[in-house]
Amino acid sequence: MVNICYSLRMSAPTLLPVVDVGACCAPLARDAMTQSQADDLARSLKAIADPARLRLLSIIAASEGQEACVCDLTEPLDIGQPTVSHHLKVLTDAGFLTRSKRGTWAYFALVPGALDSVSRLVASP
Amino acid sequence: MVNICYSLRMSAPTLLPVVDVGACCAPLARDAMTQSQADDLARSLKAIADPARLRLLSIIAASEGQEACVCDLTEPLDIGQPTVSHHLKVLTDAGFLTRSKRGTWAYFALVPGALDSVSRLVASP
DNA sequence: CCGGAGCATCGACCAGTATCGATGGTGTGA
DNA sequence: TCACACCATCGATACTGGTCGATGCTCCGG
Repeated sequence: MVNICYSLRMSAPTLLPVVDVGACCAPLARDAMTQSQADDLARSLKAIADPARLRLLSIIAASEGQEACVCDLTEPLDIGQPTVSHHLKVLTDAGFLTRSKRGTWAYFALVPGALDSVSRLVASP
Repeated sequence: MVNICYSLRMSAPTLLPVVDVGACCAPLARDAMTQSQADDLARSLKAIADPARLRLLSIIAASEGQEACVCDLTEPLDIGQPTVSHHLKVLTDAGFLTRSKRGTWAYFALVPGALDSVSRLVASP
């Protein structure tokens, strides 16, 4: 699982692979974080700090092959399809999911290690 | 991977010790979360999904005895004192910090294990 | 070629919240 | 007792973000 330290700083006000924030080092509890470190980690955390998105991740994680199509996700949560689509986009942009279209269906799969990455940044060294 | 449990269901619509959400078990990736589990975890995550609050936690964690007084926190972040006070309240209400007043000063200290608790819920089993 | 199913995007509405200045409360030291 | 330092609370403002209905796009089957 990765490990570049602050690999990004790629000039980007960027979206996307927000995960890998610190990837290897400097968890929350060691020496004060810099502003941009805090910004990056906060962006990742905001992406999963929502009940609907947590349930989506949870359902996908529990699915076979850790992937599921939108049609399987719209019903368990009782929220509209556009809303589900929106949440999936947020999670994908944040680097927690990947999207692959097969036929008419869009399948979303967990990015291995992405959640663990964030988890490690929050935990004690 | 496993680990179901859903220990709490302690009747509480409660505020405060939001942490301890699942305390022991049921990380994100096992069998779909219930709505209230998702709500609780999301509440905890929202509390730390903010750059200012992450920096506050970080500074406190790096301080001697893992505690610091407000006066030491107002300057490093360049935000107003009322705002710092607000963020500290949010973190305290969420169970990540404790507040103890000594003389004129208010000291905030990390709650041992609180961050790790959330971290464990996000990580893979 | 056409109709429909599966998703994504758009525009709008509303709730939540981050921030600030002003103010109040409470200790400490003169 | 008084003035001041430290901190919390309040009211107001502006912004972010979740949700929905309507619409557009693409692929499939007839």
